[in-house]
Amino acid sequence: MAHWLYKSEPSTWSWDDQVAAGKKGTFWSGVRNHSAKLNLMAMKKGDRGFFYHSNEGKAIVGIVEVTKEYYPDHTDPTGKFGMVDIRAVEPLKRPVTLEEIKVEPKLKDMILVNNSRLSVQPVTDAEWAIICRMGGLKQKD
DNA sequence: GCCAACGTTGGC
DNA sequence: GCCAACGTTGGC
Repeated sequence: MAHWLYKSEPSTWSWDDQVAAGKKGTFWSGVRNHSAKLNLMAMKKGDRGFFYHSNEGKAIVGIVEVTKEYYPDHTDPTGKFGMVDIRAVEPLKRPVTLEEIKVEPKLKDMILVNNSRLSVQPVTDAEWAIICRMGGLKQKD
């Protein structure tokens, strides 16, 4: 199963908001970037990803799961972009901060570190396992 | 089709 | 609040 990372500014849409959206989840709209779009299109129902707070907190705070695969984003006037639905699965026992990620040599190739502007990113299995451990979780798939 | 100018994102 | 990095736009 593939893994992903979703970035959001907490002032716009936070982990708490995602949790409040419930088990059914909610759409992840607003992607207006082709690299991010390709990632969204590659997602399968049940794929899990990290939920990252940018700007404020700058940390991975929880795990989410895709509940609906790629479909058109009605908020996009051009009709070029789409979105998926995601739901909150569980919080990390302990947030994993950007600072910690940068310090860990095994995570230095993460897109989060090298291309911080990409809002939806793939995460490798190795990176997934390391961050789950750092976050105080047994490894999940 | 190139590239300069501009807007946005996000770390610091 | 600043500014670097990146993507997009638009003139040529």
